[in-house]
Amino acid sequence: MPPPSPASPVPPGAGAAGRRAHASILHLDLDAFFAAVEQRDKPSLRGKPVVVGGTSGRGVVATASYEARAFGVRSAMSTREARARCPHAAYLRGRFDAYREASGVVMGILRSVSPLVEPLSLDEAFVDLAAADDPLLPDLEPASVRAFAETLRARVHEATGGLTASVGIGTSKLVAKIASDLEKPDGLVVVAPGTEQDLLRPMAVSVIPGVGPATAERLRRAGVRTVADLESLSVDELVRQLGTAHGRSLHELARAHDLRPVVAEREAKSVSVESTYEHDITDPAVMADVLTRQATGVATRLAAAGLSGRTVTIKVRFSDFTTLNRSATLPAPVDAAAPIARVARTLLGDLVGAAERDVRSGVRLLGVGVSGLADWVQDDLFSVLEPEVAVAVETDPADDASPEEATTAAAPPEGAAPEPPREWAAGADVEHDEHGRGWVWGAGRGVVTVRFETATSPPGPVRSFRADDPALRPWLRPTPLVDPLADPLVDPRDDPGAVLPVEEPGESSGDMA
DNA sequence: TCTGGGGTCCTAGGACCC
DNA sequence: TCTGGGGTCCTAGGACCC
Repeated sequence: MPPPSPASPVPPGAGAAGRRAHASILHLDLDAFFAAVEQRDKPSLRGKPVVVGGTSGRGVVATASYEARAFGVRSAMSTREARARCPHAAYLRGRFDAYREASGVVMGILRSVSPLVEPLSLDEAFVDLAAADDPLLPDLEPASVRAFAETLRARVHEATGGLTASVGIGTSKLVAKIASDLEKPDGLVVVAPGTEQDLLRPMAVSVIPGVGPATAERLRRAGVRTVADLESLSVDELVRQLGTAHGRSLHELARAHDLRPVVAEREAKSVSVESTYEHDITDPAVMADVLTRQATGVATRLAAAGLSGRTVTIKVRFSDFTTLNRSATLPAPVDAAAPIARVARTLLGDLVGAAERDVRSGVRLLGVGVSGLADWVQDDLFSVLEPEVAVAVETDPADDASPEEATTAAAPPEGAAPEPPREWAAGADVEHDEHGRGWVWGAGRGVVTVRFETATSPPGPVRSFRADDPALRPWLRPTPLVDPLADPLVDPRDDPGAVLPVEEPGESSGDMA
């Protein structure tokens, strides 16, 4: 029979409030994943130190094989330092398609075990075994889950052509995650219910996910070094030191109270592209070009995921590593390169103009992101149209290099004075025509965003439509569609100032489905 | 010639509305 | 007509994770 339902997180018989009764949460973590895939695919690398990550001057290590770790090479270390420690290692840029493929195989195996699988990245996932229905898992006793996990690890090894996974199992995400790390690589640890605190108490607080360098330092100043020390602090004290959310959460986690569920479907909240340049950029025109190209990458991924977003953010990191973000929220969602690029350039222009920092002193990183994501919203055009309404949809002559569906202005509705097609200058999010009748918010591939205004009434609401909405047809004269998906991104290798990204633009996360 | 790129979550202050 | 309070949205920054 299937094990107990996950519906009640604290089944009858749970030993203490805030804990599950069974070791039903599994955490799987592929060992040195990127490097292991490289060694699998290139036999000459087996048994040798392999470092995957940025290989240029400002690159960092994404993954080091265990052979490289023996020389002190660690994730997030600068590649420069890694080379100093282990000059004879193979230094490779990532092959993310291969990693994604291997990851997909593993996630598929996990999903065959339980519908509740929560990937944390390409190489990690939680599985809720209480939702599993597998004859190999008759109950959730420690011996059963251990035997089951061994078969699972063997399946992963077999199906991926030799990759190894470490697995931790416990009564919570916290315990499972910590456990998977204990016997890496190729390890399996089951923490029996009731023994969680024995395990955690002697450990450094930094084993708790969410306790990074800053939090660890604050806790250290409060005299906290181990989880046992952390347990001795009151909620009020922790909240005072770390804020409400973090303080309360740590107070619970220190006691191994953790009922966070395994969540299978998580929706993306933002999409972004950023790049660090080998040499600082000092020319604002070059920066604008970079932002434009990045906006195209963001738009491509938004479109691929069927998403659009209202908030455009730029990120600027100066040569001294100080980092500024500037964002603007638009009245309606955008997914096209041109409006995203235009807003990004405007935000950069504001930064330059405000002179709060002299960008000409050198910028090492630029990025563009879109958040406030939403699925397309299709409104009822006719509910907002009135006689004498003017409809306008912008084109952006400055963005001729950024193909989008360039829609020219519409003919006005029946009964209104005919107006010629209009074009608006770039650089403004809101324009109205010389008659004060047409308002423009933005238009792009896939979506048309308009605001309606009559001669006698205040501006109407902002409305978004699919560009192919038949309801729009009478009002628009679309020019031939140019598909931005067909427009190759500028290859960073063509940009002498570019750091080659580990991951190819436009192929990143956010489209895990 | 220290310090990637893709994300998530939280906080705090101000605007604005009722 | 001397002054409240809650709720929401927006912006900016920071910590953290893999």
